[in-house]
Amino acid sequence: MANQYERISTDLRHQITSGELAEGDRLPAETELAKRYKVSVPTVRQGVGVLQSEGLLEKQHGRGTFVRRQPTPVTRTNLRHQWEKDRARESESERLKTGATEHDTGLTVNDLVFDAKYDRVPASAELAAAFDVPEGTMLLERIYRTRHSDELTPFNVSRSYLPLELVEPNPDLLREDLEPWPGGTQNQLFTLGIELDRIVETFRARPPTPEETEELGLPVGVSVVILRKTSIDTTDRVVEISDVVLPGDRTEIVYTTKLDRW
Amino acid sequence: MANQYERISTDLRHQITSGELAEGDRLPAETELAKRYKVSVPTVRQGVGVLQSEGLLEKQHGRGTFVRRQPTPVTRTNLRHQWEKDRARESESERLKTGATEHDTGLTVNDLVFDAKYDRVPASAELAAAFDVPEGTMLLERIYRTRHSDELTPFNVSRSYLPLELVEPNPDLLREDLEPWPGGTQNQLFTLGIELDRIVETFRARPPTPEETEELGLPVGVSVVILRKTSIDTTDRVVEISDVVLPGDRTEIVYTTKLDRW
DNA sequence: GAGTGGTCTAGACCACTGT
DNA sequence: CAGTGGTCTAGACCACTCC
Repeated sequence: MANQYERISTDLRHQITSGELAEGDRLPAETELAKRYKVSVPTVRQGVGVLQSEGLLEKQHGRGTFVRRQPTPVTRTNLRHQWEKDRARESESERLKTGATEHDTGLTVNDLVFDAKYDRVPASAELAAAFDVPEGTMLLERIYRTRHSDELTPFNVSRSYLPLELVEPNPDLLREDLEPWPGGTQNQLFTLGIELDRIVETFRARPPTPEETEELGLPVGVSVVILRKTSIDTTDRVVEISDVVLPGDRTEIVYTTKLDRW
Repeated sequence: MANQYERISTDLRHQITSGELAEGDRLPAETELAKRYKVSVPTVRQGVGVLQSEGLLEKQHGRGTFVRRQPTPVTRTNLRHQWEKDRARESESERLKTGATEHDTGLTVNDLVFDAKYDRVPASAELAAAFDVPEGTMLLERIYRTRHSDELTPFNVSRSYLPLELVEPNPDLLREDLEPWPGGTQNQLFTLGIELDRIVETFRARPPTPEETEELGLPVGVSVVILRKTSIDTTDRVVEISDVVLPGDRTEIVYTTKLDRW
């Protein structure tokens, strides 16, 4: 190995993958590692930084450097959409039982804390194009934050947009205090006489912005998954767009494509 | 701003997002930036490192630090599966015209360089579970690397697995020199009398391993998207598993879910 | 208060790129 | 060759955590 810091990072990586260092274990202090590898402290920090960006180590100021626990991912499937559609016409008592997030995570309502903020915003050029409406058309913006009740940071932040004109016939849909709405968006649309035909989801992974790092409490090296859900009704009209930011290391997405028979 | 390096990174970030520094522009040398911000060179490097991990800057040893060009993503849709299935029974001349990768990227066959390696491997515990066969069952492993003809590093690496017993009836399927096979895997399966019922794809984003960084030529801060495609035939049997590693910054995935009518 | 990581300095020397 | 980033040192002082 040519470099000192790579010598350190490959050695520590082997210790982790071999199990010599287990998940949650604390590493020796940086001064101690410097003595052990016969290098200066900044060089140790450089080597540790490599493993931090690989998601193998996590530093905690004042406490130490720890082998990171690989988080168990939350699975999100496209079966949820049909499941939600089937529920949209159920009775309120039936719809109250559970929501799509609980459906995905297997958690009950009590484990989740939910926060909704409603606002009216003019459509940006990009959203206007997606809705096929003039730029500046008023939209209902709804920002949702979902987190586990025993954690501080949300595990997802989502922004949903609906043309204001579309939802105005039902004033209840403008009230954020009625969230969480039993049966979700598809039931809300049902109250407007709207039936969905299909849902198009696009997504990408990219490094987080500083705001996202803070908001989601992301460790170094974890990227975010950006998911845009576009809901299209039976008249081929885009009725809702929802942008979700998910922590890349805790998210698994599963899609089933059913094929036509020969 | 409390820290010097954050002062530098936020200032440079503003210059980039405001357009004052355009894509491809070279930054002043680190010594020059140190003078300008009245800090030491390592502090400049720390600030630049932040933007590097956000994918905004790219360092090139001996040349300078540049504002990174945001790559145009390759889109991969689930419509390709039905498209491939429809083609699987076409004549060879029809199938020769184009492949699924070209379908996604919009490139012609001449722009793409394709490399296939076949091997026989025993099933790992994990693959055996996915195929529902005993551990150690022999599998045909096929490793594909696809790259643009004018670039050195592949833009994806994929590993495909098929139970060896399944493909042996057609010896041509064991010959890597017949790649690229016109019509792809679904046509290969068709020669065995196998029809696919559905395809389940799961994917996740995570930081790359050192090997992946090297193989895909990934810049700092870019994560990889891991996609596992499981093909299930009309008898509910898993017939192929394909693992693809994609550069997160160049990949966009689009899935359409068609909903049943009320 | 002891121990940890976080920020920062002011250099030295090496490796790579271009002319 | 000059100019660039890459590696590394040997410290100083600050901020956080836990006892």
